[in-house]
Amino acid sequence: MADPDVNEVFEKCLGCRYMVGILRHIQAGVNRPGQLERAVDGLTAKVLSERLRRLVEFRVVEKQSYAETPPRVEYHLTPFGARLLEIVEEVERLQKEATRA
Amino acid sequence: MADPDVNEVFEKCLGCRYMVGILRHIQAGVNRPGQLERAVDGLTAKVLSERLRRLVEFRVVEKQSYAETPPRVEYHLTPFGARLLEIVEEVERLQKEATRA
DNA sequence: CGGAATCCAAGAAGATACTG
DNA sequence: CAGTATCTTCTTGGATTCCG
Repeated sequence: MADPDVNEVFEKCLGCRYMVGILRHIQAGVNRPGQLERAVDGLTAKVLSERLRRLVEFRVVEKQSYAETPPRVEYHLTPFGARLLEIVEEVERLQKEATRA
Repeated sequence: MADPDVNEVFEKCLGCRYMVGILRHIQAGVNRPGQLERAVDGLTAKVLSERLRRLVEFRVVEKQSYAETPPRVEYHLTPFGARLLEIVEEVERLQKEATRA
């Protein structure tokens, strides 16, 4: 990114529909588009590819293409993406605490 | 919240336009709607009140009304909200690191 | 299979006017 | 000053189709 603005990570990445679900599946080893599409409820191929492009743009995931037939593509978390996921977990914990209280 | 879903915090709170800006101003002591509206560039009264309602709903901020004339209202971070802001800071740090790398 | 293009429906946001 | 209601505009997401 040219202008690393924290607002953008939230508005254009984490805040978009399906994003947290997609990321968690990637984290769990669901790395191919077709699998992600089936794994995340309601998610369509078009929206998924938009999300993945956005995640690559923000350096949250990295794309790997293999010159095979049929073509295979995999997405993996970057170190930044991995930290981001930890933070999502942290928010989830905070939320549960706050709810219990 | 009845159903504390971490997706919702991102999609309906942090991921919305102006949200991070609004929260940071509240954190910095800009607690009244009128002041927030002037402080956050491009933000209108209508959108601001939507955001504030959402933040109250998610227990990120608390609303305090004073029976004065003219009426005065203040919004303050809850403990959960304060932790959330710390996390925003953390993401910002990570982002800068990732950019430097 | 992965992904881009198109078209349409749904939701978010901007502008304005109005009430307590 | 704070907040709601209405209307319009723009952006996002959903369904389908086509290409490499």
